[in-house]
Amino acid sequence: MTVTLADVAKRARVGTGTVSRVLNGARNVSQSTRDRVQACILEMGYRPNLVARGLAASRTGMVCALIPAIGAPQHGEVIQGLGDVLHEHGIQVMIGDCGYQPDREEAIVADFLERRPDAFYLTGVVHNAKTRHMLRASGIPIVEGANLTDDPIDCVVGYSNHDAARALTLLMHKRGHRAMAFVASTSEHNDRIGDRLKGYYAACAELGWDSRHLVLENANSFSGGAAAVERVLRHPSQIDLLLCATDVLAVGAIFECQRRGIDVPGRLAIAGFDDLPLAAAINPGLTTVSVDRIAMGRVAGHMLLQRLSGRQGAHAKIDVGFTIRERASTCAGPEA
Amino acid sequence: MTVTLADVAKRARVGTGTVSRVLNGARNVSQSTRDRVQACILEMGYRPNLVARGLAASRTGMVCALIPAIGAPQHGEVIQGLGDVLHEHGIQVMIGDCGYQPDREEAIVADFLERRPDAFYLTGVVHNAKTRHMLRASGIPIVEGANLTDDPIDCVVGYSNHDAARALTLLMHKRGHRAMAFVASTSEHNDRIGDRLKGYYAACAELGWDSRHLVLENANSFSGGAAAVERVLRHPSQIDLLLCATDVLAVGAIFECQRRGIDVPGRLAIAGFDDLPLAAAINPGLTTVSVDRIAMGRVAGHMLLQRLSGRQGAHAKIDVGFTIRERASTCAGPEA
DNA sequence: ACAAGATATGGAAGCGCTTCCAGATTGGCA
DNA sequence: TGCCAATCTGGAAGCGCTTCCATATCTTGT
Repeated sequence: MTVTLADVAKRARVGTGTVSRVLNGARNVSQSTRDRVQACILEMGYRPNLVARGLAASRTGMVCALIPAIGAPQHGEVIQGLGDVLHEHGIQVMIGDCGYQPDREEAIVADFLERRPDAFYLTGVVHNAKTRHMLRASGIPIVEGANLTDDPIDCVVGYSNHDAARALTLLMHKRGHRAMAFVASTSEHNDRIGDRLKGYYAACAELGWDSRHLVLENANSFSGGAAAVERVLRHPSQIDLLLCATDVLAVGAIFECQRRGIDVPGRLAIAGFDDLPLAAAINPGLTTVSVDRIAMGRVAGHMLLQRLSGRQGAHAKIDVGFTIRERASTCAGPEA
Repeated sequence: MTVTLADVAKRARVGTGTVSRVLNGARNVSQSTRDRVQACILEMGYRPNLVARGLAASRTGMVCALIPAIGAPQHGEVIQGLGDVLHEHGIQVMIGDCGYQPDREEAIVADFLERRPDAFYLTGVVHNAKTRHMLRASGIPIVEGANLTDDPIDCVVGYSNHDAARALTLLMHKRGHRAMAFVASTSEHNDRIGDRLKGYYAACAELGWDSRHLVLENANSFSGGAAAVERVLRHPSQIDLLLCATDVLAVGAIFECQRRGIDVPGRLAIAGFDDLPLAAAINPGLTTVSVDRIAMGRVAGHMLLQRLSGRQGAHAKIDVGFTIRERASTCAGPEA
């Protein structure tokens, strides 16, 4: 039926080991033999069976990547960077969608491990105990991404969501905003959102705003952002800046202001987080925190390759940093 | 090191075949044996190696899905539906991102086939000859999605992009719009966009608008939509409706109108295609074509399962239909 | 009680590859 | 010329599972 390595060996009048060596680029094969084998491979249209290779070599050439939502552009970009790097080394990425649910993540990790991937990429740095244990026990390289932690399962590449939120809050204060509200998205198990909120609290503490700050929680959707505006406007103290934990919330908030005829940033300024393409396109442009997610994915890919080749030990930690993009949705401030 | 099926067999004092039968739910195993084996599996923490199973059974329990852009919410939804159905049957989905490039698609198909997936899902119905040949030769079930065709590789599930665009155009005519322009996104190899344009042409022909229609082509981005507005406004004949091949273009167009102070739909009406969450959130709400993509993915999943179980022959074709969502970005028309 | 079918089970063969070891060939150097 | 090291090559063993066949055990009908 399908042509196997043994068929190629027979036709080229060599042993199966030799064909295998040619395929894997081992250099101790004479040029003449190599050419003959290559010719047979072409003539016969031979395509290796990676399942068999995986079993024999206990290397599958597969890396599993878990993201909380397929179809979210942020995570797509990370996967793109990761894939770009890994594909060059013949490694395919298998994506799992764990929908912000630790239980689901655990189930997917368990399933994926049965396929014997060479490595794992996880979004976020908080995972349940069983997940951590399974991954540790598997002994394969793990990279956690999109945030930072001092206690990674293995390696971590990302940026400090905490520091970014803190920096954004302080910058907004410098620009003259004094009465802020923070909208977090409903997500008990999203460490990035959690850290953003903590960063906001940290900045508030530094500014001496002990607990007078308003914190809302809404679904991470356009309508969640709209609902936040409603609540902010009702609030007794005149709030002048709405800090949103995601761009989606922020954009929803801007739309709601448009509907209500509320001037942004004149009456209410709005800032987001993620720098989606939408943030630059909307009117007014959305002030937000930007991270080069494709680069982050690439770094994750390189880390995994290093770990797989043994050239890199565990517990590496890389901070890819962040940039605050100031646009027209917040005030330019006194000095600008 | 890791515990294998043979280890379980030894401990349970049965043959390897029996353990395999227990694992795969074959019913000709006595209850007592079954219980004993199950107990050993739990005690030893045995996890099957799906790579070995794949080799032995020549069923890997993997389905490959190719989408043109990971991170695009439309395709994410399809994959979600597909995955939901397949996961229930222990099948994992491996995603490939072919970035609207037929060559890349061909390369990915070639790579993926080496992993011996049980089936394939492809986005779109146009693929190059080598891709079609490889897939046909592989003999596994193939489902093409997101459009319809009379010449599928195997099966197809989707809706007629052509008919949807035609219906939208005719409806807009009925609503009183008389001078339209169509913006296609730059994409020589995107059959969905191509068919939408053809559908527009078909409607124009029916309305007797022979070739007076303006057709633009811009990158599929917010700024591409903005650029289209610029060109439409410059056009000598006063165009009253901009039909966009995607919601992204349409939203970019609306933003540009906001910037220029152009009334939508008063001066220029705008319609899109895809019904992204953004379409309902923006002001004014965007008239667009809606398809239940999650359901489409689920149907694709069921089709593949049917094909895999042999209960369904090749060449099935399922039309999941579409809905036109009229919102405030186009005129309500005389009778509304 | 006994034949004939139904049901349960062990174990060998084999899936298509990698890898290791042993043997064959070559070349360099004294 | 002879010997050792370096280089190349064939083929067996084995990766962890499924599946088939042969055997053993249990039913049931008469």
